[in-house]
Amino acid sequence: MKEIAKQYDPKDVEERLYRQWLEKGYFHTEPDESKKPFTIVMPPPNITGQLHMGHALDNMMQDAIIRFKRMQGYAALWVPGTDHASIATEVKIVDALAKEGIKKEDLGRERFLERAWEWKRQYGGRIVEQLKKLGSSCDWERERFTMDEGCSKAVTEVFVKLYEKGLIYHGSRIINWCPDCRTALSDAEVEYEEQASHLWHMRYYTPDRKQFITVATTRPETYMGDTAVAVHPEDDRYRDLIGKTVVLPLMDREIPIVADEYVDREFGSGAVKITPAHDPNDFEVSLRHDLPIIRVMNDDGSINEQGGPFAGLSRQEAREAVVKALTECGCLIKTEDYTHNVGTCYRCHSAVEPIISKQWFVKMESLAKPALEAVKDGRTAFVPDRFSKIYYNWLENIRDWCVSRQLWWGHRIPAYYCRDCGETVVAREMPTVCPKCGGKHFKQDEDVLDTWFSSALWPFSTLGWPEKTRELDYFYPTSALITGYDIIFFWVARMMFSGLEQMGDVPFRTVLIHGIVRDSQGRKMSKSLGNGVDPLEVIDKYGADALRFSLAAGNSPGNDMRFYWEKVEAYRNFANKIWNASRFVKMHVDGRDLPAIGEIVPEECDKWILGRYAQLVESVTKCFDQYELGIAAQNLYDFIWSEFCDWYIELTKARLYGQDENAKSTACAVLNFVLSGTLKLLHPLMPFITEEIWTSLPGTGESIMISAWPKVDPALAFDPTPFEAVLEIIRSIRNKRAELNVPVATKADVYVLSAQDFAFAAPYIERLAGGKSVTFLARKPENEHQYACVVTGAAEVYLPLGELLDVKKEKERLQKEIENTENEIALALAKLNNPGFVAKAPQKLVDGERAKLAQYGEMLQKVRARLQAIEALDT
RNA sequence: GGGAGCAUAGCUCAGCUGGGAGAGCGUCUGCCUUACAAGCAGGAUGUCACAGGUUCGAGUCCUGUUGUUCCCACCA
Repeated sequence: MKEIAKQYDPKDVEERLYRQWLEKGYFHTEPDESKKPFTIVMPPPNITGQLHMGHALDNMMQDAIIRFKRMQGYAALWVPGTDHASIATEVKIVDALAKEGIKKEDLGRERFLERAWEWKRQYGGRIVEQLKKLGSSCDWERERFTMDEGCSKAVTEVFVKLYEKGLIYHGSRIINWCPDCRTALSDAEVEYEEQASHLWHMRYYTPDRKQFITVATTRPETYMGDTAVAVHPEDDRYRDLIGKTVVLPLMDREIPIVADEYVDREFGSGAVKITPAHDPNDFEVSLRHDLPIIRVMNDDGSINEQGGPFAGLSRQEAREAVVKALTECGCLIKTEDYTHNVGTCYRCHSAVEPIISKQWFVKMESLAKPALEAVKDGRTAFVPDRFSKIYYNWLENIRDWCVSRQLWWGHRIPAYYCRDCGETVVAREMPTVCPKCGGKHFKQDEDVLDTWFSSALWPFSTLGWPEKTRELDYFYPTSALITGYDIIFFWVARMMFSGLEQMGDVPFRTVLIHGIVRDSQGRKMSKSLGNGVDPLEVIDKYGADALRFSLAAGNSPGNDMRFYWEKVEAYRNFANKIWNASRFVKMHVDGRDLPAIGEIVPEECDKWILGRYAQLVESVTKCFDQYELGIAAQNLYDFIWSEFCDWYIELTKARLYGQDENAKSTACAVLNFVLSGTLKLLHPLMPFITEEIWTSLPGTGESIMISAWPKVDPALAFDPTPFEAVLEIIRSIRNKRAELNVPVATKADVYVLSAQDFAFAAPYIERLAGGKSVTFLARKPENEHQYACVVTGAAEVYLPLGELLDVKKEKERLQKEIENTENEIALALAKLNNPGFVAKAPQKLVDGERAKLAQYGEMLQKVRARLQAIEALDT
């Protein structure tokens, strides 16, 4: 027999098995009418990305579920791919260029895009290779990229269709502008952070300088763009000023004082400067009062020529200069400390500017409605359900989606402008003739689309849409989407309305939301903190299985988790435990002609483990069905370590090291059956080690990943409880021996007194409780002081003592035991004497309490008898 | 301002539809028992945040309080 290493070495196994799986084509799935489909589309990682713990968690979950479903006989498809990540990638490339001293403008659009594709070729594959290290069983033959030909076609198609339906428009609105990335952003791309700042109180005088109004602002640098001051219509302080004008200091421009309900009389001075080009609320006010809109800022955030004396300054310089200048002219009268939320760019974290700008927008109202309904009526379900509330909240308050970005890397907007008359044509391809003037020359819109526009189409674009494909027909709607709660808005909601709009059906039936992996102190892992843990390093040290299991175990759906090396180590030990248990099983099973499991005559302990195994099959299956990976992991861990290894394997040794070949065969058959079945149940979480062992066990098959998921066989689903009395006897002897400081290795005679026949258990007691010989008594032994005694529910066990019993200690111990037993009896009695309990509790429980009462009553008698006997000796 | 999560052993967390509190790590005792010292056996440690309520019965369901984390909104 081949020597097997004492320690499991994942390095030896993982790469080899993954390659085999790939070569055998196990990951590839075709539409198959004889099977039911189960589809997952992978949240596409950014091509700029490196695998991090979030990916590891996300992909472990997807892989576990897809493996489970595949084994259950579904046509299980997991579609992988990557995202071009427009803004994130562009920022990186611009940075890389900057290191070479090149600006993207110097390069020009075309050469920049060449660079970007080069980047994609270089790094796009990196993350894919890293995902493979985790064991991800994706259908790599179907790998997609958001900017590949098909996905790009889908993007154009959707844009044109929405435009034709009037759901996309081009217009000037206040948008979020990142002056550093120099692009518009959607509302979802703005992160708010609290910043300490000031509230400046500034005086605007009437032209005759006889009156003034004081406005409070956090943005003094935009005052040059003020086109009104607003007060509340019912504010008595300002009633007589409404309709008059004031002059903007240093700008010599008169602006009106208007009345608007928007103003909060309690805040600041109760008067607001209105800067329509640089504040969304002010913009709304300006529409109501027909005010001019003056933009004072350039795209880079500097003040433009509308900024009078401040033109050319950066926004920060302008703030300081304005404050200084207004202080000098006596217009700035007060500065208060003030903390407020500042919007920042989710990519570069510089403060975003609300700016009026002409952009492309998706009209959201009519799209959001069906997306809301689909979750409300259960066509798509969030797991855990609480996340549906977040989803509702967002969609119910949604504003139009700004989809144009002033970037180069991405899907160029399919809008074309006639060079002759300026007519806008939105079309799948560049038009040849202007429908308005007949002109023949067009210029395509310079902008690209929000990167989330293409990811919104992912569940159907990856399956071939807009072509009518077999895949689309068979695999759509997908079954489950698995992702973090941080992108419910960015992605999940947008896939929902896109799927409903384009496909007429939800993109997925279930949205399984998970939390984020934090560091051991509970902080978010981030580059700036340098506290990220590299999953590849973890895999290198402990193996992918240990990493996967540590991400699955001890965690409930939707909750954040902390990463601990100790935890990974614990599950590496678990893998090793399985390895060694299997080594043991193989040692006995290999080369033996095993009887079929249905043909053996099981012993009591076999029935026990078979019964427990049947329960495990049921519970693990249920857990995977409900996406409860944490509980599945816990059940598997407990069963394998505590029950299979610590108990059952030990129990079989009595037979395996005995002479009875028939008994050996029976034990081997059960060991092999339970182990191979348990490995299957564990396979979704620990794919590598389970495959490595399973294929080496007799009577298994080519690969565990394509084997059939275990089902409960009623003929083998024995009641495990009867045998537990034996376990209790063994446990109680061990306790007693530990108490007496006699190691189990030191064999001693054991005497068992019981109404039940435990003769069959003698070999187990001998082996597991250190019995030299086990004798069954018909009545209590003479000379009680020569024995230690322990009472279990089913038996009294006597252990002969080398020396005489410490009578005083034994009396104390017995008294305590009596007390404990009496307490138990009192508790049971309290319940049974409660008429409500007897009447309303399930019969099973009532019976249970009665049985307990009887058992404790019996034990009490036995313990009391023992005490009496000891006391008799004492006197 | 609105919403959500969390509060259980020294630490990190499980505890699914209510029916006598669990795991890992740590800690203490004894063991190199022929699968495994990455191991075995045994032990200690909890007013399940607080206060009410529903129920025969609450860590679990409801209400409120406190603490804490997060998300959304964005009164200049």
